[in-house]
Amino acid sequence: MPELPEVERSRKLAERVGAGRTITRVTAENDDIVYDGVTPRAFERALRGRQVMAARRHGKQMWLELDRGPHPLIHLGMTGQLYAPGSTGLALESGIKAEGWPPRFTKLQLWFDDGGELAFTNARRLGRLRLRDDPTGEPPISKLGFDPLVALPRPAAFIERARRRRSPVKAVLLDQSFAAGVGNWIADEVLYQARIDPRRRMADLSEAELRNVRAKLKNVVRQAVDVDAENDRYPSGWLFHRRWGKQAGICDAKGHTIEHLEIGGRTTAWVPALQR
DNA sequence: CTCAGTGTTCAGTG
DNA sequence: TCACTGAACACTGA
Repeated sequence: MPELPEVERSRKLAERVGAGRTITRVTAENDDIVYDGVTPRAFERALRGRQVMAARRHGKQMWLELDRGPHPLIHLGMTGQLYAPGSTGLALESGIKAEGWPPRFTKLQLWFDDGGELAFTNARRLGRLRLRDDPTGEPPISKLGFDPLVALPRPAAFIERARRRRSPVKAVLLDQSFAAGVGNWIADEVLYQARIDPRRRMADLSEAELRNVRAKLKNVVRQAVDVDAENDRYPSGWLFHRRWGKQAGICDAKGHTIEHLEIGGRTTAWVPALQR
């Protein structure tokens, strides 16, 4: 479930469990896809015995800041999750659930000196675990755009960036070098609330429309983070609750028909009656 | 059996 | 160089 709010939830979990503690034991599963540029054994060596200073996040990337580098980067991919014993995780759209401990599909497990534990799962192996000496100064994080939760540009700067982009507004919102952390459902939610046709070219939007997109982006991300990415607690009027599945005749909260398009290779849910 | 999918990367094109 | 597009990646659950 990983867009910005879900990753922020994972970051908070890692902070709560790990910050100030020392990693006493590490098990990294043998997986040469999820471990990117580092062997599982080297990953274990880098973490064992280290103290966690903080858990940080930029967009969908999160990392543990250790007392000395290299530092582990965690990207959840489409199906990755972070768990602590007893934590519920989040119900995945795909229905993958974790039960027992460690959970199914665990790729990395950490033990701390106070008895705490963390497990990173990744069923479909599109997530990545990496080591970086300078997490924010080198790729992938150095290539990311602004984080809309903590570094949303002021309207003038937002408009200037947007005006340089010729792609459909939906594709630009999904571009991590524009806004880091926005994924498919947030992009659709923002455009639905801003009443913008997702196919329109970003640079063609009026100043008022761009201000509106910015404001809705800020609100959607803020509200989702405020309820800890628990889907059931998102406002009832959000498209989020009704966008899934492509059955004919699905409607938004006010009865407007939801339609589906493919933009930028992703399914886009939108309401033609409202979005212009 | 087939296919969609809350994501990223990379080759190819203009 | 840059912006952009589409395909590839991987694999579970429906």
